[in-house]
Amino acid sequence: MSQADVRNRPGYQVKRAQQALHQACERQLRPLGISMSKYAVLLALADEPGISSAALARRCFVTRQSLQDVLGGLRSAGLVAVAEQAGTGRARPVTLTDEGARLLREADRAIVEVENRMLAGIDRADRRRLVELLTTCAENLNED
Amino acid sequence: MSQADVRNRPGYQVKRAQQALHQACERQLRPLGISMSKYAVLLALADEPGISSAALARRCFVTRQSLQDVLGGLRSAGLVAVAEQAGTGRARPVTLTDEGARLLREADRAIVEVENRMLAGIDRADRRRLVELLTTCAENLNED
DNA sequence: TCCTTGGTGTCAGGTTCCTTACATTGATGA
DNA sequence: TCATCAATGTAAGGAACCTGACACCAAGGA
Repeated sequence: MSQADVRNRPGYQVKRAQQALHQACERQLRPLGISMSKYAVLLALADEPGISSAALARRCFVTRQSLQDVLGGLRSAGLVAVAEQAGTGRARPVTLTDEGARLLREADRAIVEVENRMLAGIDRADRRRLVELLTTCAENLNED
Repeated sequence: MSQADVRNRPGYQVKRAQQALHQACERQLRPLGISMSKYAVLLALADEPGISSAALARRCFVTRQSLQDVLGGLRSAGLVAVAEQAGTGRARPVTLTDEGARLLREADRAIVEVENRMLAGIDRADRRRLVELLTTCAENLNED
C-alpha cells in the first residue's frame, strides 16, 4: 500500500478532514476555556433542556461513562446543572446555566467561523452534496 | 440552534461520519487485537520502513508523545522493532516485524471491508467527488 | 405477587490523545 | 572554537474516549 493509494481512500480522507477540523476547532475554542466535547454537550443541551445524562450521551454518540467525564468538567465550571431529584426512574434532568448559555453563543460563533474557513471555495451545491454523501456514509455504517 | 439545523452543518456530518467509521473499524479490528491507531501506524510503517518515531508521528498527524503511547503497545506486542542505535542524531529507525506485517495484511482486509460498506450505493464519480471535497476541506483548514 | 427486563447512574481500569517541560544531539553562524 | 538552534526522545499529568461490572428503579408478564 503506497502513500498515494492511501490518500485516495475515502476512509483516509474522512479521518483526515475530521482530524483537521477537530484540531482547528480546539484551537479556536481554547481562549474560551472549553473543548469540542464540551461544546457538543452544550449545543445538545440547548436544543433539548432537561434531557437525562444517558439520553445526552446518545445524542452525542458517546457512552454514558464518557459523557460523565465531560459533564463533570461542565458542572465544576458552572456551565450546566444536574437536578438533585430524579424525574422518573433514576434519570436526573440536566440543564444549561445562564453562564453555559452565554458561553455556548460565543463558542458557536467561533465554530461557525472555522466551518466557513473549511468550506472556502466550495459552492452551495457542492456543500449540499458533501453533506448528503457523508450522511449516506454514516447511515450505511450504522445499519447493523 | 435546532436539531435539524445542526444536522445540515457540514462540520457536524464530517464528525458524525468519522465517528461512525472509527467505531465500525474498531469493532472489525477487535478480533485481531489491534486498534485503529495501531493500524494507522503499521500502515505508515509499511510504506516507509526505518522511519523515525517523530517522522512517523507527523505522518499520522499526532504528536511524538501520542505516538509513543501507541508504539509502546506495538512493541510489547512484538509488531514493531525500534533500533537500539540511532542512525543520525537521536532518531532511531522503526520497522515492522514479520508478525506486524502479517497482522497488517489481515487488518487491511478488515478495514477495506468496512470502507466498502460505508460507500454502498455511492457510484465511482461521487466517491471521487467525496475524496476531492474532503481533501479541499482538510487543506483549507491546514493553511495557517 | 414476584421476577425479569430495560433504562439509568456509577466505579474501576485501560487507551489514545494532548500540553508542558527537559535532556540530548547534530548543524549552523558569530 | 563556541554558542545557539532545531530536531528528537522522554517524562508527567490531564482530558476524553472505551469496556466491564454492579446497583437501582420502573414497568410488565408469568
